[in-house]
Amino acid sequence: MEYKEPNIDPKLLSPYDPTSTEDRIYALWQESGFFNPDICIEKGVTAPDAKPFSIVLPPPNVTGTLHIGHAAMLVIEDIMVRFARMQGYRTLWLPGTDHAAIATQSKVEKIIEKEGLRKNDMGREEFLKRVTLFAQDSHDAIVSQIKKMGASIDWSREAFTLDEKRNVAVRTAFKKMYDDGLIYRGHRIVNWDPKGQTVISDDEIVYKEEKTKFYYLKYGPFTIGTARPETKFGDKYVVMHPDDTRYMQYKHGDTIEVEWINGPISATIIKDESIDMEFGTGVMTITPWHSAVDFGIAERHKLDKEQIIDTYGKLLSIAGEFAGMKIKDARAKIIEKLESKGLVEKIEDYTHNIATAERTEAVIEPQIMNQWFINVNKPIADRENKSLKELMLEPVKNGNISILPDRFERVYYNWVENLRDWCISRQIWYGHRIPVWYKGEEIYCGIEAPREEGWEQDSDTLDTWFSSGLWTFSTLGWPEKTKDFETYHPTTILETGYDIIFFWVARMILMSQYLLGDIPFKTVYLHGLVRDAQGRKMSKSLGNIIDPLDVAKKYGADAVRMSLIIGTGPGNDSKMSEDKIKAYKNFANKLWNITRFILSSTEGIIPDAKFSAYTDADKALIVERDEIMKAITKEMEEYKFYLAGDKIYQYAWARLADVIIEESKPILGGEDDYAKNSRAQFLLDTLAKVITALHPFMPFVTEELWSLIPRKDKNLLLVTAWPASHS
RNA sequence: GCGCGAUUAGCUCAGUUGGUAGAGCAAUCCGUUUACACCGGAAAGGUCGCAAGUUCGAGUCUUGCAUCGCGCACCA
Repeated sequence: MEYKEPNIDPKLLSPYDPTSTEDRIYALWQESGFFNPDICIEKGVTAPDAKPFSIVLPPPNVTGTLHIGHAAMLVIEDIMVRFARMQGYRTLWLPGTDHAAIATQSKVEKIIEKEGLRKNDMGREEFLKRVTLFAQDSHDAIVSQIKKMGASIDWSREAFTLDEKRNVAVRTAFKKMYDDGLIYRGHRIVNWDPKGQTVISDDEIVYKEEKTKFYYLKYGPFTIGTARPETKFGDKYVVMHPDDTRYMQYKHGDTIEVEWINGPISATIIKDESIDMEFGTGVMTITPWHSAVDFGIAERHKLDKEQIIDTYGKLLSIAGEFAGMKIKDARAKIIEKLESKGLVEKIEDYTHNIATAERTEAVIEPQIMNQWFINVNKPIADRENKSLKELMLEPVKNGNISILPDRFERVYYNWVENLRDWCISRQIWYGHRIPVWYKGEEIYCGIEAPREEGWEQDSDTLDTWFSSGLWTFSTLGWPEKTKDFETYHPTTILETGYDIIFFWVARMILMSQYLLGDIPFKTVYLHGLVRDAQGRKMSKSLGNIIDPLDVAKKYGADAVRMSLIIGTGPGNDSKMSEDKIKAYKNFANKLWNITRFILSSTEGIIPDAKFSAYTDADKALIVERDEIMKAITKEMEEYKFYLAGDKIYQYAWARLADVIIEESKPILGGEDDYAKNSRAQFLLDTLAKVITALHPFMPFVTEELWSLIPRKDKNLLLVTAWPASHS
């Protein structure tokens, strides 16, 4: 018998090779323009009146490269986007990056430090040039990584939180809030980072456990407790609870003379209900300049406030002989002196949590400073006199925004309800300059700088989350009334990590509700952290970091995508291992071989969508397959990608390959032409459907296979219709 | 302190209004001249954290407890 060369692409004869395929496929997609919804409509693959589906990419910080958590985010979003596009929606996924003010600036500071440079010697302009270069490099690396992962994102609309358009949005938003009296400048107690030399918000604080000493000191007739004797120099108020029977003989406002660190002082008795009678002796002295709680007491009773510690963490002249010393060094010396004066009653071991700065890890020193704040409690006239807090709560409470998993809704309420005014000014150089100018006593806030001479702009920049809060609409052209804004806002879904629900999700709701009177998105899908195989956080020090690019190179991006999605429900952390990736690399090859078998054993048969002469056995297989497709569609629509992905994997491998194909061998090699034709049509049809349903999960290998299977239309799989109807 | 989550096979996890426990990976045994060894087949592996309750029936619902993890707050 004469050997006949199979009439299939020779590519299929060797195992699937992702590395030689993926870049080529991505280029093909980009050339097609189909990532851009306008082009989809122009070329007729999306109906002109199709419903929009829009999502913004949570902009990665330009502080370096993407980690595996970013990869997971890209995969989840790309699955949503590809699924929506295949279902016929007018689908927009909008990319961008975040300037991440403090994070990026401190990164560059560290780099130039190694070169022996300091930012203050370079000057603001020179330093910012350097940061911009660094940001550009990071940006380029990030963009290429996003492409490697296969993200079907519309590059023609790319944005940056610090570019010119976003700057206009920021200034516009600031001005409106300023004019409405929501943004104000005032002397408040703030979180000062002595290392970063800037104020940070409450959310940028990380509490760390510290073992220290607790000192009981004699203060006139009282014993006071403190962990921070170095702040006690100026303490001239002694506070106790009004109901504390132990101190009934002292009346609010009484003064007593006490011998203190640097000599006698006159102390005033203050009665305040915030005092915990159970704690220590129930008596304390206060340091309003360096404690938020003490500040509150001082405000209530209109007490004097005095600064003890400067912005570098050194004691001021009020400390007398200790002036100029660092807190750490001063503490022991002060206790020594107090002991010599017989004022120390006892010292206990003490464990408490201290506030540190998220970025610099420095211990926060509360300070009273003149900073810019957003008032979250003030009623807003053109928002039915609701406050920002109320505007943030409303859409989640009434269901206009739903959060997945829904338990995070309660976390959100709890946070918003306890929210204090948001400190938005930062003493760093990299970021949006505050659009306020000063001339003597005059203040001017405007979108543009004042024309006249002699005005000087505020030197502070804005909290990076101020610009991120505008992201869902600043990226669509706001404040201009663009077509994009009208079409795609509010966005369909926001997909991000649960760790930034407060930083970002809440701020977007705030900004959108206030500036637009509308929600920024309808659904929030929160993903968890990607951990290592043992469930540990990935970190440099543990050496357990999995670089998405490395593993994508080794096993293919499709395999990495599958391993990031299977077993990962919303809100839960997931575990990642190379073994898991390897399993899905094998699956890509399995698909490859399934295709090879079906094509080579159905030679000469043209797939016919209208074919109906199926055998009863094949009819049953069709029913089974279509039910699975329907179930998968339902799970996709419920955002249960981990279930849908696994289901299609199971069907392709355990059912189609292991059972149906094996059973088909005798039929296809047999004499019964009726059964043969029927089975061949079934296999070709099922192959196409499986590949299509897998496309959101494994876009590269499926697109490649799509190009190899015989069919009439020549469209990319990217824009091919989803193989099951809406559930 | 307040709140949340997890606890199912060695590992990672499913288990959709309660109806006799599932998958992948790993490990074991068998199998290699036509789709695939990046494979196939077989067998093995669980008193579903513990205790009580509701029920004809609980991995699933209720309560309590334990362990692990997380978030928020923080007191001098």
